[in-house]
Amino acid sequence: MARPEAAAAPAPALPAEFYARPVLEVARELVGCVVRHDGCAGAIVETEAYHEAEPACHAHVGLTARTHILFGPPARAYVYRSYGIHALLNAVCEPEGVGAAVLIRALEPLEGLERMRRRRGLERPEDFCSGPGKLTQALGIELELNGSDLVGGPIAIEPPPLGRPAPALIAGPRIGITKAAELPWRFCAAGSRSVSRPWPRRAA
DNA sequence: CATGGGATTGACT
DNA sequence: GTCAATCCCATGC
Repeated sequence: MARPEAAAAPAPALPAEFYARPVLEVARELVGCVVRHDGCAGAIVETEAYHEAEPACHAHVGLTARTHILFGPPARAYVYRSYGIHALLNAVCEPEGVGAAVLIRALEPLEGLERMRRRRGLERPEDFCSGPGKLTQALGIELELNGSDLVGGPIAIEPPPLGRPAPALIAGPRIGITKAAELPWRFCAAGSRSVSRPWPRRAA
């Protein structure tokens, strides 16, 4: 069943079962995976986990118009507006009925660099996707993609490319939150220059 | 229906 | 280091 164009086919997206697991596992394993949208792609170098049981998670307030995506089936995108300006991309995790998601906080640009540069209006690739609001701008991800499928939808997340094994991880507290700020639910690729913020001197 | 608070970024002192 | 921009939506009257 070899398709003639198989050599150029992109890697298959991670299956829904990948996301239907404890959100901390998924947050760790997503580092090194590839996010693809609209001709651009980047390797995830930073994630954060959110779960309804802790107050920093939007789903903590229960089922509302804003959070129903988080409680829905896994492998969907949860995209919301932050500070009235930025769109932030999450992957909904855990079985349907559990409100949890992984925030994609930073990428290392891999493909579509010129398109990213145009959308970001900046020159240096390490500035394209080094933050959760930056990467959605670079990849052209907006609120209309909230609820879209991550398996076969406009946004795809693929396993780490061959020859690019999953990097060593560093864990630390999540960024920019005031509640449950002590939980070490932020995960970064060790040594990456594309993370949103440098690590404090304490290594993990 | 009015209000207040962000899972941020970029510009500025 | 500080701070404003800007809008969705949860909450409370």
